[in-house]
Amino acid sequence: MDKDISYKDKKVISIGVMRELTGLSERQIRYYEERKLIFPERSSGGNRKYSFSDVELLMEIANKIEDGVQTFEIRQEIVKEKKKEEQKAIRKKMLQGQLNAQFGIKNYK
Amino acid sequence: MDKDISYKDKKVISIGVMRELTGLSERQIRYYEERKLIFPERSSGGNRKYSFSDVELLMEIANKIEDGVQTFEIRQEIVKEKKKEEQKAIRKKMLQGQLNAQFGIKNYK
DNA sequence: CGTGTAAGGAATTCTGACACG
DNA sequence: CGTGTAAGGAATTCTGACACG
Repeated sequence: MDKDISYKDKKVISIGVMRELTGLSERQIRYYEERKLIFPERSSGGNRKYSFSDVELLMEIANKIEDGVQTFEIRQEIVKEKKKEEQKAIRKKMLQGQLNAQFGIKNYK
Repeated sequence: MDKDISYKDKKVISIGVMRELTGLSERQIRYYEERKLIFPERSSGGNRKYSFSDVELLMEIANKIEDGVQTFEIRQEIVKEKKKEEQKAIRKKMLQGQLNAQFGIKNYK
C-alpha cells in the first residue's frame, strides 16, 4: 500500500561517505548511534548504511552538540517528535474513519 | 546559480550496494563503465561511487543488454540523448534571449 | 560526556588476466 | 562480446579498550 520509499530514506551510504557529507568523524557518528540518536542499517558483512535523511539528522545533532545540548536530551527531543507524529497519524486516521462512516469519503488529505 | 544537486545525482553509493540495488554483478557494473555507459566518481582511495540516477541508468542498460542490444549501440543512444538535451537547452536559451530583448521577460519557463 | 587513537581482524573493493565462446 | 572467476593487494570498516577530563 505504501509507496516505495523515496531515495531520501534508502539506506545506502557508507560511514566513510557520511564522514565526508557531514564533516563529522567516524567516531562521532558511531557514538551518536550508541546513544540511540541514529539508526543505520547493516550490510550482510556488518557495515553501517545510512540514508540522506540520516545525513540531515546528523547535521542537526551536530549543531545541538555544539550548542552544549547533551545526547540524552537530544534523544528525548527525538522521542517527543516521534510521539507527535504518531498522534498526528492517529488523529488523521480517526477523522478518516468518521468521514468514511458518515459520508463515504475516501482518502481525505 | 545552480541549485545544489539533489539527492538523486549525488554519487554516494558503493559498488556492493549497487549490486544489491540493481541485481547485477560487480563484473557487469564495471564492464559497463569500461564501455563508457556509466560514469561513477571515485573516493580518495579509488573506490567507485554511484548515484541513484546511476541505479536507474544501469537498470535500463541491463534491460537493453537482455534484449540483445550491444554496448556500443547503447553508448550511441546515450550520446544521442545528450545531444538532444543540449539542443533543448540551446533553444530555450535563444528563446529567453529574444523574450528578454523584446519584452524584458525574465525567467521564461 | 564526548571524542581521539592505536590494535587486530574482517569485509569490501581494486586491477589485470585467463577462460569461454 | 559479455561475463565468471581466482589472485594478490590496498582501502574501508568493525569492535573493544585506553585516555583525557
